[in-house]
Amino acid sequence: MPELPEAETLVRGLRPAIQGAKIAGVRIPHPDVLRAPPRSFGAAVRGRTITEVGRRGKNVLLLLDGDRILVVNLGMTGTLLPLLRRKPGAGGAAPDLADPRPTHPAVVFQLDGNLDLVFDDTRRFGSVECLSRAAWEERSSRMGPEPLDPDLTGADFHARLARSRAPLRSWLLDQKRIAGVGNIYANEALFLSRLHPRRRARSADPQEAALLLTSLRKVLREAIHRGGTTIRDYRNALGEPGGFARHLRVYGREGLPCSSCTTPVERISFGGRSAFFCPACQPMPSVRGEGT
DNA sequence: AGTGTATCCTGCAGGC
DNA sequence: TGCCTGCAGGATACAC
Repeated sequence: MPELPEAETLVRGLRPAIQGAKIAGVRIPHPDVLRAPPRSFGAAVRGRTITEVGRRGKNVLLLLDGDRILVVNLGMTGTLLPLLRRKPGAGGAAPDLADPRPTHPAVVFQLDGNLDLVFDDTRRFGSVECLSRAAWEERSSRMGPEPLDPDLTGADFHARLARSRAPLRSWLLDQKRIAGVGNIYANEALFLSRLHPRRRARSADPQEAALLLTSLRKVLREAIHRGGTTIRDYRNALGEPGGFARHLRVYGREGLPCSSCTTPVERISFGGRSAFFCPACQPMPSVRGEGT
């Protein structure tokens, strides 16, 4: 599921609801999403206050007092839902909190007041960890740059691409190279750049690299603006789906006409995942040895 | 270094 | 209706 725009949308919805709240207790219906024994996890978070809500790549970060950080990887189907423990008596659900009940609660943070923060994750590919600031910094340093960080220049991006023979689509999915990009936005950005998903990263010239970065930023910003993409499971902090799905240009559109030239969109598979592209707009310069 | 494959897990769509 | 297969916004480990 969730890639950068979905994590960002979630963070924006979560922030006003939980910033400043104290974690009074934790229930862990599915300890397999933790990377630590449930007992020590509980002890690490209980009694701490959520001082800030942030994001790094696809990870939602809950900064706690005492130099601890809750790192939530949403996996394919994970989300964080702030839920009232008790429904307000008369008037129905509170206006700014999710009313749908979580379907697969894995971890429930009981906040002071009347609020639970539920990590809900159908497939449980997600994870929840409580790290020291130092441990988090170390991990973050091994991730690639944020695509929306203005300090990342086209020239930097080109230099990074130039180090890899991997296909562009695989390169974009690698969190160590660039953070936050998943299969939807990788395919969309390549389409906007008119680059074939299978082109080798280091075959991109400086102009193509700059265009790819620009396109990636455009599609990420557009998706954030629309609250992310919901294919099936993704829900924001209010339990609502994102609105970007109907604006997808190639992802999931095999056989449908290209929005630019009407040629049917094709699907291929490599690296264990589907790639979608327009064979006319994104030609593979398939001279043998392309991109060496 | 890159790639194909398998793994974790659940649900859904499509074919029969 | 039921059963089967294949596929899914992620990440990792393995053998080659």
